[in-house]
Amino acid sequence: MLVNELSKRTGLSIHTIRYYENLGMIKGVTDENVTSNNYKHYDANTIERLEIIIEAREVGFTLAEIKKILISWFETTDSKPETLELFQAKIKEIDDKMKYFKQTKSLLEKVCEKIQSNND
Amino acid sequence: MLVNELSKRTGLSIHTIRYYENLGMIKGVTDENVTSNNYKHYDANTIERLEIIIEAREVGFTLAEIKKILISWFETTDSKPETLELFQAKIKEIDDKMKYFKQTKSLLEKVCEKIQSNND
DNA sequence: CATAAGTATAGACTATACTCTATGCTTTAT
DNA sequence: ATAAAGCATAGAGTATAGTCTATACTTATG
Repeated sequence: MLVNELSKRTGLSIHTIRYYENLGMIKGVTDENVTSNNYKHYDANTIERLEIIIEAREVGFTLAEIKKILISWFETTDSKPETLELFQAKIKEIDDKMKYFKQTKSLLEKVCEKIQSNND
Repeated sequence: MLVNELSKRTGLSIHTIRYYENLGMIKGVTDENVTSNNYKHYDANTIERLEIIIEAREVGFTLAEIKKILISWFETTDSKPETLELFQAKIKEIDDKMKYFKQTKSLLEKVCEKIQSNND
């Protein structure tokens, strides 16, 4: 599929997709049989990658961090203890953030209650 | 307390604290009895506010959104239905994000397993 | 009492993540 | 065949959230 279809399937803008491609997070390939253009074709793996990007950026990871996740997940046979430690640290970060989530949610619920009680 | 102590108690840099103050998220008061300087004094409420800011920014809320939360929580007697709806939407956002968190955590755990299995 | 440390304000600078514009070429539709 | 739509690249512009520097005044310390 070309960038337009990729955009429709992921909900990301074409600009954003190209931005991610420039960062090396996804990669389209040009058809060698076609010499008249250099249109890039994307496959199902690209969609998977973009879905991971969308999830992980919601979590607050930077694109640089997400790129490492993608490499470890799709490309690498890396078994360096540093890499393992990196991701274990990220898992811990997520757990920590969960705590903030619960606190913020609880605060927001109290704010809602307060607003509703102001209505009396 | 002055800005230096506030910084130490919250872990935020003095620059960041002043940045938040410029945005109107906290407010120090100058002692009227002292005319020689315009040093600002901060109270326990400021610490509470900064702790809320720290929590909510971890959740991914923008400072503009957090400012609204602070106003609704500390200042306002607002009972406008729009305000209530705004925060109910934010609560929903948190719940949605939780989903992404679980997915990303699960992916990271799989990445860790993969790295460990590469070690065999 | 000199000097180091602290405070305030303004403005410049940086990083991240887009988002948009310009240009030029290619493909599709009428 | 011509116009509209799509694709690629490069680079400019924007928004958010800091972060740092310069300047000037004040307070605290040896």
